[in-house]
Amino acid sequence: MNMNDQNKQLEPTKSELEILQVLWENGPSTVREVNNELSKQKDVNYTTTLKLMQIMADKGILARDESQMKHIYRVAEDEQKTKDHLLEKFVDSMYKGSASKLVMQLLGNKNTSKEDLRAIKEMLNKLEKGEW
Amino acid sequence: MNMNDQNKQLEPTKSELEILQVLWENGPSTVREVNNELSKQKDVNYTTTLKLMQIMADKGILARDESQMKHIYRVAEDEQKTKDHLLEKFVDSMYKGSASKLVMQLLGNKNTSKEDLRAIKEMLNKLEKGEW
DNA sequence: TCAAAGGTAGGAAAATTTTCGTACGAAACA
DNA sequence: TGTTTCGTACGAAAATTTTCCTACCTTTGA
Repeated sequence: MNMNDQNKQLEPTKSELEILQVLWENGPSTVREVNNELSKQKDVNYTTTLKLMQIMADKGILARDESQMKHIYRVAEDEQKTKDHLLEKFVDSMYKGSASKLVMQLLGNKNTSKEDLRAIKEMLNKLEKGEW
Repeated sequence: MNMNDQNKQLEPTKSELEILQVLWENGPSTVREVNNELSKQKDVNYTTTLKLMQIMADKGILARDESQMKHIYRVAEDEQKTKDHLLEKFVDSMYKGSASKLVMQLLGNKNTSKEDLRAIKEMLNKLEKGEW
């Protein structure tokens, strides 16, 4: 099994990303469960969510346990790896690959909380001490 | 007008974002200039770029000077404002709004350069000294 | 037992995004 | 002058993404 082959596949659409988020949050779930979550955010038909998750399974984004009638879907790829990929793409396209530019913007953003700033500083300190 | 209408303005599609990036980089440009830049990255027809930029002008994402035959397009909204919006959306959807989670992932990413780390640390130091 | 509720599968419609053909006017220039 | 090149406008095709209708099977419960 070649990990690189799977990488190209790894570009979820907007709707697919919403489903991934639910599964990242709640772990393996049935379509019904995912749809209930999505319904909190937007008006969405059950079969729409079903179809989307079937497509994602076809693409290899999701895997599913079909041993029972209510299939249970789980994310096929590691959450971190997927997020890494998406983050890298974001930094590349928005900040020409400069992570520090992104952080700078984050720090200047009024929506970044004091708590976040504290956590970031702490992280950097640990990094300096070689605790990473 | 509901909130979605407003958000739509600030939500460029994938192709539109590519064009914005060129304009952010090079400043106001003709379609030809933008298309030349895009051609470096991918195979793209001139009229495709033209059409896209016309659509963006219609949507209000771009503004243009039509006083000469070669129209000159510029980004209508402040670059920072647009990027703020996109970054916030990204943090919200990928890290549940936690900026520090994003930074943590950035620091753990092998693609983040030493230079970036240094710049981030320096930034944080300035922040601590109240130079912001 | 049988109707109702809840599940999957698949095709096709609808919506959105992207691409391009064509028409036609203005500029450049041999 | 006339032809070639370069520009815009616009409609529609093509591609992709999203939505939903319908068929049909299984489980539940009156």
